[in-house]
Amino acid sequence: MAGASLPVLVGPTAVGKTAVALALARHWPLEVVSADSRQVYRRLDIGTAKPTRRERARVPHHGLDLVEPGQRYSAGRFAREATGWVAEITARGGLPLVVGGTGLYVKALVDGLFLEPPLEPGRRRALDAWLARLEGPELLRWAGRVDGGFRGGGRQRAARAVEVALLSGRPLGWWQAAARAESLVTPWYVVLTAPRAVLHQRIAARADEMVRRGLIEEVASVLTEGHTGNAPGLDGIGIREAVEYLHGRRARDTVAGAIALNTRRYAKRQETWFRHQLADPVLALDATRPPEKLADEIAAAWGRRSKA
RNA sequence: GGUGGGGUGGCCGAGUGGCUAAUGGCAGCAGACUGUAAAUCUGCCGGGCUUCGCCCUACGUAGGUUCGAAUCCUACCCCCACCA
Repeated sequence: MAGASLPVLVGPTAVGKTAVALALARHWPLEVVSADSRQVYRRLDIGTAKPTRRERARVPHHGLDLVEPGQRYSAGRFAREATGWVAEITARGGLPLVVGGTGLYVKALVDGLFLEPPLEPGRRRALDAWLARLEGPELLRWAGRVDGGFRGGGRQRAARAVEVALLSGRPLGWWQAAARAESLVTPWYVVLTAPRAVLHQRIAARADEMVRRGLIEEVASVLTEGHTGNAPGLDGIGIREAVEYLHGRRARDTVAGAIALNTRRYAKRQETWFRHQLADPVLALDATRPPEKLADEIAAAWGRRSKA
């Protein structure tokens, strides 16, 4: 059953979602529910472009700093926790605004994932370790063997298919069809876009700024905690390039450029996702314009919706 | 001025007579995506079209040899290295 309308602001990285959310807070008693798979990691603030402390003081944020860099987070956990935040915010008379760049997290919250059967942690770890040792093609063969519906998609998704099939006794597709979750909310999507050239400029500027503000030092500090290079929290764009430099695999003056490049590619994937994986937006706004103007328009549209 | 090396599609870079619109890589574009998703993958990529095919234009420039040239020859222009 679909419940109340939930405003959801999406857009590629660096398009200016945070600025618009903050501007919107002048219109609404707003609390931000961040749908961002990287900002959940503590202490990686610069590398994940978290809102600043000041911004967070002005507008309450949920979904930040949830786990240690060595811990894994997930779309399913996000969906559960975010559903809770939305309910709390609403109960205290606030208006939750989902702000996110992580398409899967938004979808998980809004549409619900299938109800995953319990996968016994011990067996899962053992299986993961086994799968990690397989060559790519062999892993894909395994996925095809244990899951007839496996459609490819590389290592990570093959591993997931094998995991579910072997540990639950049913293939992923079966669960997806048989154990559909029902969404509790009706999304009210606002998509922020900008012409590629503009977006690319903003991305480049942001990458430079990250390095200038101490990205490398931040990552170095987290690395001293003893994480391996492939810790979940260190796998984001920006952080990864800093780790490469710190491990001597990249020259320092190439860090910002590499971040910008990888961010451009990521932004493109995000746009594809928002175009095809989410329901049609009620508003698609050109983020080249000032955040205040965009906020005005969003607030006005929301007002019209309420009356209708 | 002399000698040697080199000029290839947006960039890097193979190719050294036909199987080459030209291997690769990068950038770019498009797409997939149900619990690791800033991840993991796929396709396109000189131009045009009636796009499982056809046409046009292409390997510094201009000529030439050849049935056929990015590939061979000549001249010229430019770049690099060394010698003067």
